[in-house]
Amino acid sequence: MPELPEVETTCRGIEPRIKGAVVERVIIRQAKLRWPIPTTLPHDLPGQRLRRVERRAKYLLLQFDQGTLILHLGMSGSLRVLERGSPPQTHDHFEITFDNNRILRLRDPRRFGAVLWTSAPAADHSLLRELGPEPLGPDFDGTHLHQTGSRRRVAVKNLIMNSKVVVGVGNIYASESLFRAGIHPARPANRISQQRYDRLAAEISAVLREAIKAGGTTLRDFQQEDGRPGYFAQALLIYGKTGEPCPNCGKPIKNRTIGQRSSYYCAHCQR
DNA sequence: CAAAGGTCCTGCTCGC
DNA sequence: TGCGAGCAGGACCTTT
Repeated sequence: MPELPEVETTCRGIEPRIKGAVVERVIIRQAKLRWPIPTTLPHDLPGQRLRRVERRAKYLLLQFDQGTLILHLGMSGSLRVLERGSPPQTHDHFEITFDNNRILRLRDPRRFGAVLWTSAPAADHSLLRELGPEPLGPDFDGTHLHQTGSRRRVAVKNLIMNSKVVVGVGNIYASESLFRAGIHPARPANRISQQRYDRLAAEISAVLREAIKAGGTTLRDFQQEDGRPGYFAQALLIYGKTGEPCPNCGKPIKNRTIGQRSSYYCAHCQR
Protein backbone atom coordinates (compact mmCIF):
# COMPACT_ATOMS: atom_id res chain seq x y z
CA MET A 1 0.00 0.00 0.00
CA PRO A 2 0.47 3.54 0.05
CA GLU A 3 2.68 4.54 2.92
CA LEU A 4 3.20 8.20 3.70
CA PRO A 5 5.20 9.07 0.55
CA GLU A 6 2.58 7.52 -1.70
CA VAL A 7 -0.25 9.37 0.05
CA GLU A 8 1.72 12.63 -0.06
CA THR A 9 2.41 12.08 -3.76
CA THR A 10 -1.29 11.55 -4.34
CA CYS A 11 -2.17 14.60 -2.27
CA ARG A 12 0.15 16.87 -4.24
CA GLY A 13 -0.97 15.32 -7.51
CA ILE A 14 -4.70 15.75 -7.13
CA GLU A 15 -4.72 19.14 -5.42
CA PRO A 16 -3.93 21.42 -8.38
CA ARG A 17 -6.36 19.56 -10.62
CA ILE A 18 -9.50 19.69 -8.49
CA LYS A 19 -9.04 22.32 -5.79
CA GLY A 20 -11.56 25.11 -6.11
CA ALA A 21 -13.91 23.05 -8.26
CA VAL A 22 -17.53 22.35 -7.35
CA VAL A 23 -18.93 18.84 -7.04
CA GLU A 24 -21.46 17.91 -9.69
CA ARG A 25 -21.99 14.23 -9.06
CA VAL A 26 -20.94 11.44 -6.69
CA ILE A 27 -21.10 7.75 -7.58
CA ILE A 28 -20.70 4.87 -5.15
CA ARG A 29 -20.23 1.63 -7.07
CA GLN A 30 -19.12 -0.49 -4.12
CA ALA A 31 -19.89 0.88 -0.67
CA LYS A 32 -18.29 -2.00 1.21
CA LEU A 33 -14.80 -0.83 2.00
CA ARG A 34 -13.28 -1.04 5.46
CA TRP A 35 -16.35 0.83 6.62
CA PRO A 36 -19.41 1.52 4.46
CA ILE A 37 -19.18 4.64 2.35
CA PRO A 38 -21.91 6.98 3.64
CA THR A 39 -24.86 6.63 1.29
CA THR A 40 -25.78 10.27 1.88
CA LEU A 41 -22.74 11.53 -0.07
CA PRO A 42 -24.34 11.46 -3.55
CA HIS A 43 -27.09 13.65 -2.17
CA ASP A 44 -25.11 15.98 0.10
CA LEU A 45 -21.82 16.59 -1.71
CA PRO A 46 -23.01 18.05 -5.04
CA GLY A 47 -22.91 21.84 -4.98
CA GLN A 48 -20.07 22.02 -2.46
CA ARG A 49 -16.74 23.55 -3.42
CA LEU A 50 -13.49 21.76 -2.66
CA ARG A 51 -11.54 24.20 -0.50
CA ARG A 52 -8.42 22.31 0.53
CA VAL A 53 -6.62 19.01 0.00
CA GLU A 54 -4.44 17.90 2.90
CA ARG A 55 -2.76 14.84 4.31
CA ARG A 56 -2.63 13.74 7.93
CA ALA A 57 -0.79 10.45 8.52
CA LYS A 58 -1.98 8.27 5.64
CA TYR A 59 -5.36 9.95 5.48
CA LEU A 60 -6.27 12.35 2.70
CA LEU A 61 -8.53 15.16 3.83
CA LEU A 62 -10.70 16.88 1.25
CA GLN A 63 -12.22 19.90 2.85
CA PHE A 64 -15.50 21.02 1.31
CA ASP A 65 -17.87 23.81 2.29
CA GLN A 66 -19.86 21.73 4.78
CA GLY A 67 -17.28 19.26 6.05
CA THR A 68 -14.37 17.01 5.22
CA LEU A 69 -14.14 13.86 3.18
CA ILE A 70 -11.63 11.49 4.82
CA LEU A 71 -10.00 9.04 2.41
CA HIS A 72 -7.67 6.16 3.21
CA LEU A 73 -6.08 4.00 0.53
CA GLY A 74 -5.66 0.88 2.66
CA MET A 75 -3.25 -1.68 1.22
CA SER A 76 -4.05 -1.41 -2.47
CA GLY A 77 -5.87 1.85 -3.07
CA SER A 78 -5.08 4.60 -5.52
CA LEU A 79 -6.71 7.82 -6.60
CA ARG A 80 -6.68 9.20 -10.10
CA VAL A 81 -7.92 12.37 -11.73
CA LEU A 82 -9.49 11.63 -15.10
CA GLU A 83 -11.44 13.51 -17.72
CA ARG A 84 -15.22 13.29 -17.73
CA GLY A 85 -16.44 10.28 -19.69
CA SER A 86 -13.49 8.08 -18.84
CA PRO A 87 -15.00 4.61 -18.30
CA PRO A 88 -14.64 2.98 -14.88
CA GLN A 89 -12.83 -0.33 -14.51
CA THR A 90 -12.97 -3.20 -12.06
CA HIS A 91 -12.36 -2.12 -8.46
CA ASP A 92 -13.22 1.49 -9.21
CA HIS A 93 -15.50 1.91 -6.21
CA PHE A 94 -16.10 5.61 -5.74
CA GLU A 95 -15.85 8.82 -7.70
CA ILE A 96 -16.59 12.52 -7.65
CA THR A 97 -17.23 14.47 -10.83
CA PHE A 98 -16.38 18.17 -10.62
CA ASP A 99 -17.60 21.13 -12.64
CA ASN A 100 -14.21 21.41 -14.36
CA ASN A 101 -14.97 18.10 -16.14
CA ARG A 102 -12.58 16.13 -13.99
CA ILE A 103 -13.30 12.98 -12.08
CA LEU A 104 -11.59 11.95 -8.86
CA ARG A 105 -11.79 8.16 -8.89
CA LEU A 106 -10.86 5.67 -6.17
CA ARG A 107 -9.64 2.20 -7.10
CA ASP A 108 -9.01 -0.34 -4.36
CA PRO A 109 -8.88 -4.06 -5.21
CA ARG A 110 -8.54 -5.29 -1.63
CA ARG A 111 -11.05 -2.82 -0.22
CA PHE A 112 -9.16 -2.08 2.96
CA GLY A 113 -9.47 1.61 2.22
CA ALA A 114 -12.08 4.03 3.50
CA VAL A 115 -14.24 6.97 2.46
CA LEU A 116 -15.79 8.80 5.39
CA TRP A 117 -17.42 12.15 6.00
CA THR A 118 -17.24 14.46 8.97
CA SER A 119 -18.80 17.86 9.42
CA ALA A 120 -16.67 18.56 12.52
CA PRO A 121 -12.98 19.51 12.31
CA ALA A 122 -11.21 16.48 10.81
CA ALA A 123 -8.54 16.50 13.52
CA ASP A 124 -11.26 15.69 16.06
CA HIS A 125 -12.38 12.59 14.21
CA SER A 126 -11.85 9.39 16.19
CA LEU A 127 -9.50 7.99 13.53
CA LEU A 128 -7.25 11.06 13.67
CA ARG A 129 -7.51 12.24 17.24
CA GLU A 130 -4.98 9.87 18.82
CA LEU A 131 -2.37 9.84 16.08
CA GLY A 132 1.26 10.51 16.87
CA PRO A 133 3.39 13.24 15.29
CA GLU A 134 4.14 13.57 11.60
CA PRO A 135 7.61 12.17 10.83
CA LEU A 136 8.38 15.23 8.70
CA GLY A 137 7.03 17.66 11.27
CA PRO A 138 8.64 19.52 14.18
CA ASP A 139 7.39 17.18 16.93
CA PHE A 140 9.25 14.12 15.73
CA ASP A 141 12.81 13.39 16.74
CA GLY A 142 15.04 10.89 18.53
CA THR A 143 14.00 12.14 21.93
CA HIS A 144 10.38 11.41 21.13
CA LEU A 145 11.23 7.86 20.04
CA HIS A 146 13.51 7.33 23.01
CA GLN A 147 10.89 8.47 25.48
CA THR A 148 8.09 6.42 23.94
CA GLY A 149 10.32 3.40 23.48
CA SER A 150 11.69 3.44 27.02
CA ARG A 151 8.62 1.78 28.55
CA ARG A 152 8.01 -0.73 25.79
CA ARG A 153 9.45 -4.13 25.12
CA VAL A 154 8.15 -4.51 21.59
CA ALA A 155 10.51 -4.81 18.66
CA VAL A 156 11.65 -1.38 17.51
CA LYS A 157 10.15 -2.09 14.11
CA ASN A 158 6.74 -2.41 15.73
CA LEU A 159 7.37 0.79 17.67
CA ILE A 160 8.01 2.91 14.60
CA MET A 161 5.08 1.32 12.75
CA ASN A 162 2.71 2.21 15.58
CA SER A 163 0.69 5.23 14.45
CA LYS A 164 0.26 6.41 18.02
CA VAL A 165 4.05 6.76 18.21
CA VAL A 166 4.70 8.23 14.78
CA VAL A 167 2.48 8.16 11.71
CA GLY A 168 3.18 7.17 8.15
CA VAL A 169 5.91 4.57 8.60
CA GLY A 170 4.75 1.34 6.97
CA ASN A 171 6.44 -1.95 6.31
CA ILE A 172 8.72 -0.79 3.49
CA TYR A 173 10.09 2.36 5.08
CA ALA A 174 10.38 0.74 8.50
CA SER A 175 12.78 -1.82 7.04
CA GLU A 176 14.64 0.81 5.03
CA SER A 177 15.12 3.27 7.88
CA LEU A 178 16.24 0.58 10.33
CA PHE A 179 18.79 -0.66 7.84
CA ARG A 180 20.09 2.84 7.23
CA ALA A 181 20.32 3.43 10.98
CA GLY A 182 22.08 0.09 11.61
CA ILE A 183 19.46 -1.09 14.09
CA HIS A 184 18.15 -4.66 14.14
CA PRO A 185 14.38 -4.61 13.56
CA ALA A 186 13.70 -7.08 16.39
CA ARG A 187 15.69 -5.17 19.02
CA PRO A 188 13.47 -4.36 22.01
CA ALA A 189 12.45 -0.71 21.94
CA ASN A 190 13.62 -0.15 25.51
CA ARG A 191 17.15 -1.28 24.74
CA ILE A 192 18.17 1.43 22.30
CA SER A 193 20.18 4.49 23.29
CA GLN A 194 19.10 8.07 22.76
CA GLN A 195 21.94 8.46 20.30
CA ARG A 196 20.77 5.55 18.17
CA TYR A 197 17.20 6.83 18.27
CA ASP A 198 18.48 10.20 17.06
CA ARG A 199 19.98 8.46 14.07
CA LEU A 200 16.83 6.41 13.47
CA ALA A 201 14.58 9.46 13.55
CA ALA A 202 16.86 11.20 11.07
CA GLU A 203 16.85 8.19 8.73
CA ILE A 204 13.06 7.87 8.90
CA SER A 205 12.64 11.49 7.87
CA ALA A 206 15.30 11.21 5.19
CA VAL A 207 13.99 8.08 3.52
CA LEU A 208 10.44 9.45 3.49
CA ARG A 209 11.61 12.71 1.93
CA GLU A 210 13.58 10.87 -0.73
CA ALA A 211 10.63 8.63 -1.52
CA ILE A 212 8.31 11.62 -1.89
CA LYS A 213 10.77 13.13 -4.35
CA ALA A 214 10.63 9.94 -6.41
CA GLY A 215 6.83 9.85 -6.42
CA GLY A 216 6.62 6.99 -3.93
CA THR A 217 7.24 3.26 -4.24
CA THR A 218 5.26 1.07 -6.61
CA LEU A 219 5.45 -2.66 -5.94
CA ARG A 220 2.22 -3.59 -7.65
CA ASP A 221 -0.89 -1.47 -7.13
CA PHE A 222 0.21 2.03 -6.39
CA GLN A 223 -0.07 4.67 -9.06
CA GLN A 224 0.19 8.41 -8.98
CA GLU A 225 -2.85 10.52 -9.75
CA ASP A 226 -1.89 10.57 -13.45
CA GLY A 227 -1.50 6.80 -13.62
CA ARG A 228 2.32 6.70 -13.48
CA PRO A 229 4.00 4.42 -10.94
CA GLY A 230 6.26 5.73 -8.17
CA TYR A 231 9.96 5.35 -8.82
CA PHE A 232 11.41 4.81 -5.37
CA ALA A 233 11.32 0.99 -5.72
CA GLN A 234 14.63 1.30 -7.56
CA ALA A 235 16.18 3.07 -4.59
CA LEU A 236 15.17 0.52 -1.96
CA LEU A 237 18.24 -0.93 -0.25
CA ILE A 238 16.81 -3.81 1.73
CA TYR A 239 13.05 -4.26 1.31
CA GLY A 240 12.16 -7.37 -0.68
CA LYS A 241 15.80 -8.31 -1.26
CA THR A 242 16.06 -11.56 0.66
CA GLY A 243 19.27 -13.42 -0.19
CA GLU A 244 20.78 -10.56 -2.15
CA PRO A 245 24.06 -9.11 -0.88
CA CYS A 246 23.83 -6.35 1.70
CA PRO A 247 24.79 -3.11 -0.07
CA ASN A 248 26.99 -2.31 2.90
CA CYS A 249 28.86 -5.55 3.76
CA GLY A 250 27.87 -8.04 1.06
CA LYS A 251 26.44 -10.67 3.39
CA PRO A 252 23.06 -12.07 2.35
CA ILE A 253 19.99 -10.09 3.36
CA LYS A 254 17.70 -11.92 5.76
CA ASN A 255 13.98 -12.02 6.00
CA ARG A 256 11.86 -12.89 8.99
CA THR A 257 8.44 -12.16 10.34
CA ILE A 258 8.26 -9.56 13.08
CA GLY A 259 4.87 -8.54 14.40
CA GLN A 260 3.20 -10.53 11.61
CA ARG A 261 4.95 -8.50 8.96
CA SER A 262 7.77 -9.50 6.69
CA SER A 263 11.01 -7.79 7.74
CA TYR A 264 14.23 -7.44 5.80
CA TYR A 265 17.59 -6.76 7.42
CA CYS A 266 21.30 -7.46 7.45
CA ALA A 267 22.23 -9.48 10.54
CA HIS A 268 25.80 -8.18 10.30
CA CYS A 269 25.17 -4.46 9.87
CA GLN A 270 22.08 -4.18 12.07
CA ARG A 271 22.41 -4.79 15.80
C1' DC B 1 -1.62 -22.29 -0.19
C1' DA B 2 0.91 -18.15 1.20
C1' DA B 3 1.71 -13.48 0.96
C1' DA B 4 0.97 -8.63 -0.34
C1' DG B 5 2.36 -1.68 0.95
C1' DG B 6 -2.77 -1.01 6.76
C1' DT B 7 -4.74 -0.67 11.05
C1' DC B 8 -8.74 -1.26 13.98
C1' DC B 9 -10.62 -4.24 17.46
C1' DT B 10 -10.70 -7.72 21.02
C1' DG B 11 -9.06 -9.93 24.83
C1' DC B 12 -5.01 -11.29 27.36
C1' DT B 13 -0.90 -10.24 30.47
C1' DC B 14 1.81 -7.47 33.28
C1' DG B 15 3.01 -4.26 36.92
C1' DC B 16 1.61 -1.12 40.33
C1' DT C 1 -8.47 -7.44 43.56
C1' DG C 2 -8.72 -3.68 40.28
C1' DC C 3 -6.99 -0.76 36.79
C1' DG C 4 -4.59 0.91 32.82
C1' DA C 5 -1.09 0.30 29.48
C1' DG C 6 1.04 -2.63 26.53
C1' DC C 7 0.84 -6.42 23.52
C1' DA C 8 -0.40 -10.44 20.20
C1' DG C 9 -3.54 -12.12 17.11
C1' DG C 10 -7.61 -11.86 14.23
C1' DA C 11 -10.26 -9.57 11.07
C1' DC C 12 -11.32 -7.25 6.68
C1' DC C 13 -10.57 -8.49 0.83
C1' DT C 14 -8.65 -9.65 -3.83
C1' DT C 15 -4.95 -11.02 -6.71
C1' DT C 16 -0.75 -13.43 -7.88
